[in-house]
Amino acid sequence: MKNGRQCNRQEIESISKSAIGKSLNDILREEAITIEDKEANKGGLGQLIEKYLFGMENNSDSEPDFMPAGIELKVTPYKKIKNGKLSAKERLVLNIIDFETEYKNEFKSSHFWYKNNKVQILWYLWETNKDKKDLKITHEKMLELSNSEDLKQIEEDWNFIINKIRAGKAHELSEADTMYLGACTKGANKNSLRKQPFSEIMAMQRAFCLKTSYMTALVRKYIGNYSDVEKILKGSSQLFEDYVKNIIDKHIGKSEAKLKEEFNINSNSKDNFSLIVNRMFDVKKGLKDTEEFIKANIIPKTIRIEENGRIKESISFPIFKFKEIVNETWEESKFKEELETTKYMFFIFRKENGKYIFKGFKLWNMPQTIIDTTIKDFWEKTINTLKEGVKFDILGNRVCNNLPGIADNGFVHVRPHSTKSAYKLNSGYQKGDISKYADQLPNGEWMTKQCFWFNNTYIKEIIRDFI
DNA sequence: GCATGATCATGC
DNA sequence: GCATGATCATGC
Repeated sequence: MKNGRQCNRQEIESISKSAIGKSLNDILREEAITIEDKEANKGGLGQLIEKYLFGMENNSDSEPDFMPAGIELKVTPYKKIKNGKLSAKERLVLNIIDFETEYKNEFKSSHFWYKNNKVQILWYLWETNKDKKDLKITHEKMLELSNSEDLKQIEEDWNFIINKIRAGKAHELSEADTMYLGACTKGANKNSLRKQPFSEIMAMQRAFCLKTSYMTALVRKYIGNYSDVEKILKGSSQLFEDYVKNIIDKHIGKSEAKLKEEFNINSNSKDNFSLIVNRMFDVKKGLKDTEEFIKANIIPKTIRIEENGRIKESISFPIFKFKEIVNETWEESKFKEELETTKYMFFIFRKENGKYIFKGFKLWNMPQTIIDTTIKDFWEKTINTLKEGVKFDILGNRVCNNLPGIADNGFVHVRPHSTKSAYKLNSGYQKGDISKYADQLPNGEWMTKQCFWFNNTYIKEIIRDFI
């Protein structure tokens, strides 16, 4: 019989292996246990597995689940995405950050390390519309941070978070601040506020987590057996950003023509500049498909500054569906999640005397305070306009609308993004192939597909050091 | 010259 | 066929 919290490492590993291929219902059946719907509905799958697979009752938060083994147990989902690839469904939430005490520690003496340096992971395959009790555990892995190739980066991330607390900026923490170990919000809503030691400002309660993107990389490594993912850090023990800086420094000041010559690029296609950047890092596919960019959820973007200091183009986000987005709340919106978990790496080319010169890079994520204020207002304005009915104006061949445009707030705006334009309005106006290029609005009208964009002027602010 | 709607080009 | 990065075109 299992002995709950006292299981030693060997027992934990062998019980974990025994669970592979089984759902919670399978486990209960083997043990001839029935549980009431009430209990099944209330507890998360993780809690139920702890209880019925390991014989463990709910325990206090501050120690690892298994003591004295010092091992934490995590049951976490992954899923299949459209292109057939595997992806983590969620971030792996670890312990809540105690703003009042954790800053007094060093990394290896921290509460984070004490609780999470050994994590037994059980992965289950998440499927839509399936009872969680029937979802099957398919893989397990004992994750030991001290053996992880990412230990150095994780320590760097921990220090970044702690230093923000020490600087009295716990309220400005954002999950996208760091690479692999993040500080995610933990709590129902904005009312989950906590005190912080070096500022009077209340801060959102946050927990350490391994980011969804990082978990995706683990899923692909341990479950998907993807072996062809290229690395940026080709065996180097440097920190990611230092390594990038070293590579970039070698090319600063070179012109587009010189770089193309150096890297044997003959084409003049639209993705010329991203080709150049890929070659700098000596990767065959795109930078965005490399291990580090996937793990840290970094999107590479090439930016060109014109001679007058203007950036020609805004940057687009994925298309949203009108009827889906109006059912979201800001707190759980895709846009908020995206801004809070994505980093952007801008590679900057500036036009001087008619030639584009490479100026360097900037790794950036949107400050949390802007997300919580301006972006929230903008998002709500967009949703309200969609709910109330978009107002259209036909001007010649163009159809103007009243969604928040580039002049609305200085940061982001809504704009069409489609191969062609297409509309079918209640006024009787019709244009283009709505089945291909349009999306239906809540009131039944059809409008060319739209997405959010970063204003080009905001990007200019972000990279202003290079202008 | 810029805002903004429209469209091209590429790759999965 | 479509999403998405890149870019164009028109009118104020």
